[in-house]
Amino acid sequence: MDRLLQSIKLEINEKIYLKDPQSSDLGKKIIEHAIFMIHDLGFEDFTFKKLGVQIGSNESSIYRYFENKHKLLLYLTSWYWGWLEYQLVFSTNSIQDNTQKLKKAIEVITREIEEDSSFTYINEVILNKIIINEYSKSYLTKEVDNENKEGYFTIYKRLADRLSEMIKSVNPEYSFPTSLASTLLEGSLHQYFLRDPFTSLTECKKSNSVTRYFTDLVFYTLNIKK
Amino acid sequence: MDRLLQSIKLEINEKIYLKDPQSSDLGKKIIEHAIFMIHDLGFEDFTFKKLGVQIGSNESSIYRYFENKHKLLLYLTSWYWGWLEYQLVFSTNSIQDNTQKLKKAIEVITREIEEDSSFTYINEVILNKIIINEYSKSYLTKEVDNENKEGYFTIYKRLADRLSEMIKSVNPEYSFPTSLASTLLEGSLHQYFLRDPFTSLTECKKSNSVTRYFTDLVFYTLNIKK
DNA sequence: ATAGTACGATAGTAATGCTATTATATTTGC
DNA sequence: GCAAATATAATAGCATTACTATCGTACTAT
Repeated sequence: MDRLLQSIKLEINEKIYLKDPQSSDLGKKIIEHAIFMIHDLGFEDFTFKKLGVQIGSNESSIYRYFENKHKLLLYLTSWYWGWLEYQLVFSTNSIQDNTQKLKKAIEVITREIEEDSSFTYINEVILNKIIINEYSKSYLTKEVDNENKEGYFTIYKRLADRLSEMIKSVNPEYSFPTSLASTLLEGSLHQYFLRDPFTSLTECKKSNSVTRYFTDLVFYTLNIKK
Repeated sequence: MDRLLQSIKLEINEKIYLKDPQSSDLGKKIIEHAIFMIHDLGFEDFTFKKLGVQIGSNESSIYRYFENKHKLLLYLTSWYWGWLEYQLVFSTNSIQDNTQKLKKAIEVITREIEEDSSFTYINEVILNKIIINEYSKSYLTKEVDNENKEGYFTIYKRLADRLSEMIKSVNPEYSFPTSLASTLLEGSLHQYFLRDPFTSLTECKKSNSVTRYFTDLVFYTLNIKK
C-alpha cells in the first residue's frame, strides 16, 4: 500500500489484550505465527501450547499477552478490519462523486487481498483467509453481548457505518442502508468461502467476480446507474 | 403446517448418525433436549455429559447415536434445512407465475419461524435460533471438504439449488443466480442474528422487515417488477 | 428358554485450557 | 557498573472435555 501506513499503528481496544503484542518482539512473533498456525490447523485445533512450541517460547508467556485464544482471535479480526478500514478511507477519500466513491468502496471490500509490506510481521493474505474461515466464530458466542458492550467490535461497526453512509449519500431514500452494508461485508467473505469447498453454490470463481457480483447487487438495489 | 408432514419422515444422510434418533424414544429425547441445551448453553459449552444428566440418561448412550457433538449439530442443521425445503416446495408448488413463485420462496426463506406441531419432539422456533447462531460452525471446519464429499450438506445445497432455479426462471440473463441464492440463505440468518446484539448494524427490526429487505434486493437486482 | 438388542454404570485416558510458582534472563534507571 | 524492575522460561498441577471400553441388566422377539 502506502508508506503512510508504516508510521501508523493500528489502535486495538486495550481490553482485548493483557499486554500489547505490538510492544515487543515476542508479541509480534506471537501474532505472526498465530496467523500461520490458525490458518494451518483451524481455530479449534490451534492452542497456545502448540504456538509456544512453534515460536520456541512458552505457553505461559503467551498467556501474558492474551487471556485466551478467543481474545487473540478478536485481536486479529480487529486488526484486519482496521487495516481494511484504512484502505477504504485512503482509497475513497479523494473521490468527489458519491457514486464513484461507493463503487470504489465496494471494490476495496470485495477484492482479493494482496500482500501489504507495511506490516512486516503480518501476512495479510493469510489473515484474510482466517477472517473468511474464522471471523464468525469470534461473535457467534454466548459472550457476544458483553463483549460488544466492552467495545470489542467497534472497528468492524465503524467500517459498516462508513459503508452505510456512502450508500445513503448515493440514495437517501433507500430503507436498508446498514443491512446492505452488513450483507456486503459478510456476504463477500461468504462468497470467497464457497469458492473452495462449495463451488456449486457460487458463480464467483474468477478474479473480480465477487466485486462484479456485489457491485451489480448494490447499484441495482439502489436503482442507480454505475 | 400441514398434516401431510405428519406422515413424512425427513431423510437425513445415514452417515451423520450411528443409530437413527427417529427410531427410538431415547433418540427423540436426545434431539428434543439437545435443541434446548444448545440454545441455552451455546454449542461450545454443550456436552453429551450435560445432555445425559438432563434427560436422565447416560453419556455413553448418546454416543451410541452420534459420534460426537459436531455430528449431532450436522443432524440438526440437516433436519432444519430439510424442513424448510419442504415448506418451500409445498408453498410454491401450485404457483404458476415465476415471479410470484420466487416472491413466495423469498418469503418462506426469510420469514420468522412459527412452531410446527407436526414434529412433536422438535421445537422449530428454538431450532431456528440455533441455526442462526451455530450453523456456520457446522461448515467452518477443516473437515468441511471431506464432509461435503460424504454428502453431509446435500439438503442445504438442494435448497440453494431450488432457489437458484427459481431466480433463473425469472431472469435467465442474470449472471449470479446461485450466489444470489446463497446470499439470501446466509444473509437472512445474519440479519436475524444482528437484530439482537448488533442493532446498529441492521434496519431489519420489525416483523417482515427481513422479507422486505431481501425481496427488494432480489427483485431490483434481477431488474424485475414484483 | 434363549439370543439379540438397547441401555446404564463405571472407569479410564489423552488433550485442553487454564493458573500458580519459581527461576532466570534482560533491561533500565541511577 | 549495580540494583531494581520487568520479561520470559520451566515446571507442575487441576478441572473439564471428548471420547473409548467394558460389563451388567433389562426388555423383546422367536
